[in-house]
Amino acid sequence: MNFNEIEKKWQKYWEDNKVFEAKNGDKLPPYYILVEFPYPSGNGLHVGHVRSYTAQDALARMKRLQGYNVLYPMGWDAFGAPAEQYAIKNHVHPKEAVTRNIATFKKQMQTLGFSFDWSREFSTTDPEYYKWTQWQFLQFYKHGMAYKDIVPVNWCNTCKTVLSNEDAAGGVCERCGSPVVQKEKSQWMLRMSDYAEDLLTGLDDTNFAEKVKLGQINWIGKSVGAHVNFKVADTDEEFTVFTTRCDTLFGVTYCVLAPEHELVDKITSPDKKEEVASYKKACTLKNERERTELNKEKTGVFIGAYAINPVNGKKIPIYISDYVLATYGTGAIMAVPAHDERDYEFAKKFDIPIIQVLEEETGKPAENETKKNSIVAVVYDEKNDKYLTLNWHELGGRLFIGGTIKDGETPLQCALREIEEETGYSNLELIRELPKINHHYYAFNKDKYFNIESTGFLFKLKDDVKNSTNLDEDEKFTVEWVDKNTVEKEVKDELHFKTFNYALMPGAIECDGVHINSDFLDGLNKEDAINKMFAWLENNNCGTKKVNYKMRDWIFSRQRFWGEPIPMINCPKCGWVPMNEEDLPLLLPDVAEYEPTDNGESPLAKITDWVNTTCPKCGEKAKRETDTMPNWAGSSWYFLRFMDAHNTHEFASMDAMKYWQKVNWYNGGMEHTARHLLYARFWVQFLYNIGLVPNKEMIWTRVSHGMVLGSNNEKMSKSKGNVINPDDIVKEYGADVLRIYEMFMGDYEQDVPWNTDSLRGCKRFVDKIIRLKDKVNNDENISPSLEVIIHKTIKKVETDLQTMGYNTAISALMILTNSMENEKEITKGDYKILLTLLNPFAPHITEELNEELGYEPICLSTWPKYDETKTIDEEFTIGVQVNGKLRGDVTMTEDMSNDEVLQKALANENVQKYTSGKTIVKTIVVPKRIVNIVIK
RNA sequence: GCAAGAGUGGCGGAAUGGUAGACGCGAUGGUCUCAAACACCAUUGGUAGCAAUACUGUGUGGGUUCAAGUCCCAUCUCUUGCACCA
Repeated sequence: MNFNEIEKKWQKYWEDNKVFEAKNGDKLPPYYILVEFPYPSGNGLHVGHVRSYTAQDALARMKRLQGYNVLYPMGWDAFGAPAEQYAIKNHVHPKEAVTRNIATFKKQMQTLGFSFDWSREFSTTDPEYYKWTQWQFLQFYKHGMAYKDIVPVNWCNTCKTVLSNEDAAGGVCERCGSPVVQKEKSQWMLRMSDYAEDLLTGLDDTNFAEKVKLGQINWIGKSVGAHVNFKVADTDEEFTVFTTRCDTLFGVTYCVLAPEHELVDKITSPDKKEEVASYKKACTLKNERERTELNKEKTGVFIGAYAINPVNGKKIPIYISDYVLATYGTGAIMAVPAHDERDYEFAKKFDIPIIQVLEEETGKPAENETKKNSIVAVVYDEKNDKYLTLNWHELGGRLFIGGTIKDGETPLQCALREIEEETGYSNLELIRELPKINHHYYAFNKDKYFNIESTGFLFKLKDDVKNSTNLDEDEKFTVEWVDKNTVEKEVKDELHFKTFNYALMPGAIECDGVHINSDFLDGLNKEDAINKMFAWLENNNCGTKKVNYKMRDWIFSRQRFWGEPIPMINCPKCGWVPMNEEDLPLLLPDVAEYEPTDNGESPLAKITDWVNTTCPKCGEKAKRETDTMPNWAGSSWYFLRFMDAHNTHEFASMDAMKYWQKVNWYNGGMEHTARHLLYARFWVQFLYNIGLVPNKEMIWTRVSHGMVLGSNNEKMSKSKGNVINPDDIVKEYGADVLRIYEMFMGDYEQDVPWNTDSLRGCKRFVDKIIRLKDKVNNDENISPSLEVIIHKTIKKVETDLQTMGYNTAISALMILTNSMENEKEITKGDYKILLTLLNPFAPHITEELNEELGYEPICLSTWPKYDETKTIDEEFTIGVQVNGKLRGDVTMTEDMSNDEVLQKALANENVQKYTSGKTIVKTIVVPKRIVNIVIK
């Protein structure tokens, strides 16, 4: 059999008979399956594309046979930098490269037999398509959702373009990998941040995979906190900070403004101007990567101004530092060094006071506690690298020196006294006072509950001179020097152990503990304190509760040629004026040079014919916007266009969209689940709000697939020489074998390495099916001996296709094939079902074999129905365990009672070996599963 | 650092709390062949045994259960997102 010919034959049949064209408004129930439309690169189709297209193709083909009107469309996301890059290099119009690449992609897809509805094909670069992208932009504009703003943007010196925050993730240009710098530019923006909450709640109306939802949630980055206003001392100026922990306001010892903050220049004192200016300059030179580098030492400058802490009126210094981001929150923070790692680091470096306002809690709170203040002292002997402990033996284990503070004594005096009394050491150097801990405990000897505030101290032993005169000659404990390991193993008491941790690791304590040093918040927990502070801030007019989102407005301008022109005109008199809708599309002109200009303007700016126009409002001379839209624009609504791809007067009719409702399945790579999906959802929600689409969410299920890696388990790339070209595989093994292999190769959601040996196994499987033909007799019924396995397999394949269990579906078909092979003869009926079940995966060969049987094409027939009662074997073997260990098995029939099964199990020879002479304590019979006999 | 996911033979991977390793690859032995390739048949987690069988076995350590790859607690490793987000 020549598979290449067979494949061509059926591909032609499908095309000629328009088998896969979906009909709008059809009576059959609609089912919309979508795979991300590809960017048609010059490399051609990747075997990774084949994996996901085949998976959804199999689902589409089954759904059609099950009587659904299936929409499985394909198109091209062809705007974007790679095509432009290619054009610059080879001096050809990107249109040409794109047309050529699309032709290649399409041909490759067709040779793989994907059942796309090609009648709905389009490219985002088609004027008939981008006309509507432009039209929708105008709707954004007209509803106040698009605006122009001067913003510090990410700038790539190599690509000479502005990058979105997404494209500049990690401080490097997504495309070329060069470092990103900051630059101010006037940009079109979409008010996406207005939709932050809706994009969050909208997730409830979707069936996205959990990890996909999580990706969206993380990107939106909601945090609930407060805006707090700080007055600048001796001025009328004021600035606002965003904080999630307004309950720590009493611990604020300084404030930091982002270097770009607008107030900086106004309030910097004259003597600091120079220093501030040079710091600011240094910041703009640094790219985001340098600014966000891990473990980078904090830098900053005191600007000579002070802020007033609204809760206590204290004057605190104002700094600027690049650890505060201009783009998040208000671009200003209040710093609480005691409880924030970053602030702590900064405070240490600039020697700013640290005020503890939260105490960690240890032990369990009880009622009627007696309050006490006490100390825990850690004494370190540098010479021997040991710590001083008291071993209380059975009484209390190993502890450090502790004690209660007496009246009129400071904690430090108390600590020194206790050390001397209990150990005799008196020559100590205080290294550090440690954060206070709120500890609850029960004292057996006093039968009382205590709540103590414990202050920790870390001392260094100066010399081992002992003063034994005052020694407390209590023999309940022994004084012992031990190493760090012993401390960690043997100091079990929570309070002492925590104190030790503080001693070892200085830093901020980020916790939810009890408030201290906080006036009206003292003694409160986190939640109560935050609520009380909210009320206080609002009552005193110096702050308010505030929700903040990481997600920012969408920077919508690109200084590129190969994108949708933004249909806006700048009139010296009227300002920015939208083009008349009836004048759309605004076509991309042909240009001679594609390079962006050095000042970052799009090459369109050089085409004066095109740039110069008249104002639609006043008719005077005006200029067009020369920036174009980002790549994400066209892909934000293409799934709507597929519902009504040839509509010339709307982007898609409401009727068509109401018919198809939502995309039932949307498959794409994990790399797009955050941004693309978020943009698309935002776009749809906006269209919904202005009444142009029927649902607020137009995508129901989003799934993502794993990558196909090279056989060396690395990402396929030319440089690594591990690229597999699907064309080669199709030529040598046939499209069906490739499709089956890619479905069988592993868990669909996981990355899997390519393995040609395994591919050959799938070839063997197909050959086996072809050979089965020789066993087929003329009976149209199902063989009784195969009935159960056939019904089982129908059920398995059907459910697996809907739960992405593609590999197990193929495995079930292999099992069915093997059992058919073990029969002397199989019926036409048996074979027909096998071919139909395999058809979604291997559509060509199954059609051919089916035709040889004399049946009408599978694509026009129906999916077999299984009968649940026939999926159960009459006889099955179950295991027999004795004390949970497998000792034999019994064959049972469905009508056997549990008791009969048990008797049979007990009669088993090997089982008797274990049970004889023992008492049977308990027996468990799980019908059709297992028997377990518990003996003593 | 935070979050999510994953850890099962030589490999890809199966297992509603119920006979772990389905299915496939590879390997070994055999049939066919002058020979090889292909194909087909058999075996294949490890250890012991001719065998029946026994012991052992799902990253590690505990726990729940008649029964744990699966549930709970702790821990290690890997992958992927996010990351100075106040």
